[in-house]
Amino acid sequence: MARSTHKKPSRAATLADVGRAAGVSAMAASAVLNGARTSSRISPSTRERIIEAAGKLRYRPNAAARALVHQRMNTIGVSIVIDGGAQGELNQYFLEIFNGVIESAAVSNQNTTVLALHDWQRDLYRLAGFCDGRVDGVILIAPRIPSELSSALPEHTPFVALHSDNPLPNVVNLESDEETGAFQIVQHLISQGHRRIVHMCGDQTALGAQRRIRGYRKALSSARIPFDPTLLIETGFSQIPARPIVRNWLKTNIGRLLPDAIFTVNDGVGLACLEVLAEAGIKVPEHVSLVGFDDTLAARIAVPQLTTVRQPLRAMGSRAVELLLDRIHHKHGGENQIKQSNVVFPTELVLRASVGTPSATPKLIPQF
Amino acid sequence: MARSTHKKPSRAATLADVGRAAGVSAMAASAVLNGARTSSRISPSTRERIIEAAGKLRYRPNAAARALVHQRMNTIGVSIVIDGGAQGELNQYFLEIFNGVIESAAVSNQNTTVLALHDWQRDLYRLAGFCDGRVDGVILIAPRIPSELSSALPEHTPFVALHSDNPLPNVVNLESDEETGAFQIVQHLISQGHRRIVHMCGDQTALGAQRRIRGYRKALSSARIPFDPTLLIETGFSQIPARPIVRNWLKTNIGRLLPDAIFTVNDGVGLACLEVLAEAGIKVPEHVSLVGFDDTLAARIAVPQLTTVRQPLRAMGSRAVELLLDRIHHKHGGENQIKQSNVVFPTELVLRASVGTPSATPKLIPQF
DNA sequence: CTGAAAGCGCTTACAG
DNA sequence: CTGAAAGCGCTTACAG
Repeated sequence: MARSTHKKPSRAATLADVGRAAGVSAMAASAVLNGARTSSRISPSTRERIIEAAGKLRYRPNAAARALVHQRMNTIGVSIVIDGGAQGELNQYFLEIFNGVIESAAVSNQNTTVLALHDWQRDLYRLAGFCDGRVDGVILIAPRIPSELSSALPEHTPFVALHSDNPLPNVVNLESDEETGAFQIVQHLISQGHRRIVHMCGDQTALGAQRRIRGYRKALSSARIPFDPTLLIETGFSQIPARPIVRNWLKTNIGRLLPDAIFTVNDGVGLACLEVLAEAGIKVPEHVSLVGFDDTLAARIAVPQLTTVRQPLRAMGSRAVELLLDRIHHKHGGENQIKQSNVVFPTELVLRASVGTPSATPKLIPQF
Repeated sequence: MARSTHKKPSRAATLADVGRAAGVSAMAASAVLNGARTSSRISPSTRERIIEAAGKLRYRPNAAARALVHQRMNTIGVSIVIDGGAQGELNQYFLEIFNGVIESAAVSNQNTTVLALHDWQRDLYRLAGFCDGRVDGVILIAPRIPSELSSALPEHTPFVALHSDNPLPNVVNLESDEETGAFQIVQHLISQGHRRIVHMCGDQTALGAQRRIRGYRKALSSARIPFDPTLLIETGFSQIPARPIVRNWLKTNIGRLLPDAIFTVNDGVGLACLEVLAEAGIKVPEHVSLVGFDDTLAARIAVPQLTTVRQPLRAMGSRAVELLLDRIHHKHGGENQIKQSNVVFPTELVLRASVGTPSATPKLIPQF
């Protein structure tokens, strides 16, 4: 094999190389370079020679070798399902969380690896495959893993979930008080005089959707507004796929009364509404009020800016890293059971320009 | 040390464990489980026993150990500077590219690790530190590394750059034809009757900004419109920091004539303009036309949607991965020199609603 | 064809 | 206090 002749020029320097260059053993070099206690009695001159040699050779301890000894890669995985089918894409929701993850991981000198899946259930084996030492733990973003499959998650890898659709054994879940958030924003709409409030509700099989619906219904009933199931529209959670659904809903209702307000399951779907309403020449908030959920960039850059419910996504991502690192560090310390299984973050109503008062003259949905 | 007693329960199964359980050597287990040629003559019954044992023990080959042998982590790094100072954040530009990276990496079974820096120059040593075997190569996103420092990039690690601010030795750079893009969009504005065109130009020390300015000036001069340097406003490249700058510019010019159109260095700055103009009660495109650059999500969700120059960011991210993997695989194959140092992607004018025709009655910038 | 040994690069525990 | 050896988990090249 010509392998060695090819490799030499581009191979990274090794501890043995440094030792050789400094005229000491690899171990001595190791002791000096990683500042171990054992380096205490290496003479200053030797130490200097070693450091100089390492510098000249641009020596960097090999991460894989270190990981093998320490059983730690210093890398955390972030697992997410990319939506939108074939042209899948990471979205705003992910981006906000990921910003928090990156930030917190950097503070602890951890790298972050993205483990992109297409479907939680189908790709569970791939997720398990990632738990082979390349990451020390994994943050599951909005996982939907049926309990009966949850045993497929490797036991020796710590997990932390964000917005898990259901409880996962031995996994802390971070969530926010979505029901209260939904309750408050719908109550706000009602306080502005709105009564016929459409809810673009995502996907009713999802826990997050159910919680928003509960909040929505509670707000209605506390104002003695009867719940009208025809005002619940399933849109999914992504902006692009939601667009035709909203458009279709609007077209189906041409000539009928425009609702007073629309509450969308998240800001992305809120934007889809904004776009379709604009197409139809319906103005927000003059003709109809519109509110979102999450407070992602989307809500802030929309025109008009969306009134929404803020979930502290960045903080949640950041906290997820801390909890995960905690579990990683104490993996072998006493009991491996988690203390609490849920951390609930508060939500917050964010008032912006997309909510007005019902127009005096009720408007019909126009042809478009 | 009580280490072993603590570790046992949560330790992942090893090849030796599998061998023991199946009554064979670790090597035999290895041969069967990784489907090596050497497994050819292991009896079917033994092979079955091994596979069964591996399944029962949920055996996964340890990534670090494999990496140590193969000198490959099957992980690529994506290096990026997070903007916005302390509350740094990954932005739309990054997200689009990253989507392409993730997609292409997954196809080749590579993981993707994000290496977040704060400043190219100051954190160069950190970047070098990441080249310690944890990644097989690195994609540099919009690097600004002065030539005299470029030798700090480890030789044994392949790099590919996207929108590098200057040529880096032995690094392929992917870029788009920004100058032509800028030329075309300004020409488009001119064709709609606009003549006084402000350019929010980012940061003139950046290559990308210079190219846009060149395109802008070429378009002006080809229409015999004199270049007015006071119409060039430095805004940086990020939406949030650009906001006060745009606001300040507008306030400074209260009572003066509103320009016909504004061309912004990217969509984020475009949005900042949109917001500030809205504050001042100035309508787009009725009072002033506005165009961006990049065609990120921001441009598509703005209201009105922004006319912009599309850079195929996702495709560029995807291609960067392919080129990087190519370099990684051929690292030891013959010469280690790159063949081409630049790949230029075409840009494309995207017409949307944010451009109109100059209003008949010139408008002054109002008090706000 | 099959098994025992060497080695990837590092660190830790153990003799001198 | 310092050095040689063992070992992390795997694979590959080399004797039987």
